[in-house]
Amino acid sequence: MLHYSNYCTLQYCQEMASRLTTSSYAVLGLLAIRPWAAYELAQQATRSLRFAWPKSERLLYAEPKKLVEHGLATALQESVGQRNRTMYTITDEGRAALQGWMTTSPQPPLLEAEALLRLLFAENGSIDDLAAALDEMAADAAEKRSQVVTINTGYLDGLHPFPQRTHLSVLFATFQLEFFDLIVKWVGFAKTEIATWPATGGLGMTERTEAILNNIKDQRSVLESPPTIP
Amino acid sequence: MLHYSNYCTLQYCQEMASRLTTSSYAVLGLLAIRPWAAYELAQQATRSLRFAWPKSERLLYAEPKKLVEHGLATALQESVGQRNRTMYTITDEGRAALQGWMTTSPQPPLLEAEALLRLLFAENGSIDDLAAALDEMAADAAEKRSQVVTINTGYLDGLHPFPQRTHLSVLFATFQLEFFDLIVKWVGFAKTEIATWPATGGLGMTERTEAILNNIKDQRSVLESPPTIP
DNA sequence: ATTCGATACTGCATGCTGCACTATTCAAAC
DNA sequence: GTTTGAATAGTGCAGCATGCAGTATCGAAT
Repeated sequence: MLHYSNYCTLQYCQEMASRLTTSSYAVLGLLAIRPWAAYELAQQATRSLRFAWPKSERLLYAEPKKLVEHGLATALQESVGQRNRTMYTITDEGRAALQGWMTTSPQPPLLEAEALLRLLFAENGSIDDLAAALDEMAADAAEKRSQVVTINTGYLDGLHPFPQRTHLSVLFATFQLEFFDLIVKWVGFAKTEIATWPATGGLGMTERTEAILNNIKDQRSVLESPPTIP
Repeated sequence: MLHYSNYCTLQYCQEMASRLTTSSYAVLGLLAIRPWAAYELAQQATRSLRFAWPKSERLLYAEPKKLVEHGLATALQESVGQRNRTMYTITDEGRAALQGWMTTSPQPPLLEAEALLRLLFAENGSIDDLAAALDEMAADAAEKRSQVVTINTGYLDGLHPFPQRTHLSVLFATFQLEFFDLIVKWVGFAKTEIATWPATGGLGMTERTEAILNNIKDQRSVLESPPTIP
């Protein structure tokens, strides 16, 4: 005779609620705006959170289930013709948990930029390889910048899906724009810099590098005061 | 009838060399500078790549093994007293692979910022919660900025561990500094903005928000031309 | 003599991603 | 009128990545 009284049987494991992550609260934050179907949630999170908390669609399907396990949301099966969809709604406990989370310390920002890795290891490739990597980084930023501008100017024409949230979206957008601008401008600077290099490797402390370091020492932005050495 | 002659049996899977990721090339790039022990590699990658490609120490122990499986590096067991350590050295195939990687397209940059998530969901907390989250983001950026300044001004005194690579480190540092500066400056702007809010939620299209949107529409930086409405 | 921090890793549970896959609905092109 | 393609609405699984705990040695300071 089998007992599952006090340890982790297969059944129990499957019911174990895994811990809430920042991604869980990201989804909970969306649910605080209105109820969403899992599919909508995945789309919306991808669109609206992609520049603050970029997560895979796959995860965004899993998170609401976890919220239900924790009692922070409820799931409701709806039928549209032959097809089902699951609507998720935040609970009072969910709103309380979200409020609690807002008082905690956020993790520090994390930037992952493969193009910058190419710069650090540039001596293993050509000047053109490096320039191409930087160009792609700038092109991507310029593209995203223009998307943000398009979306946000639409808000002036009343196109915000949740008008009462406009002040939040717009303040967030100011960060995105400054960030993408920085990338475009810095790539411009970096490309004029590498254009003066005879090769990618072995240069060491050039006169221009020394000039940049003196800027850094004196807390001057190199974008505003680029080195003037020929 | 089933045959497993040319497919993935359990044994075969365990010996399968898993595919090379960007992190593999990050480690390979370090090995191109000089041979390293696994522990040194983990330390060095954490220190020097943390702002371009932040990866866990755990992963940095696993990557060199993968490089050996692929023939891009060799491992040598050294004995220091009773204790072993594994030295990894890049192979010619490793240098070739790294050169090949330099010609490929980098992934677009990825930014993960929990504090910005707090801004988007600010209506679920107090003005103080939001201000605290932004302050922490700025404090973290200011701290990292000063670390970068310290390290780099040291290069003026000949403290670069690989002097021939100074031009690369310094150009990379200019990005880091501009990025951390942006965070500090933007938080300053955002905090003056939220200081005008009577509450976190329900404000929608305020006059100041409209002024910011007009800035965005006209491609003016909000940091340089903040809204002048009281 | 002991304690503390640095060196030098490994194992495991869990988190997260990418890809492949299923299946329905609707609209437009042929 | 039917085929085709895109959007809707997801699930399963392999494999990549992280955090944490644990093991053990070594050198320097108290």
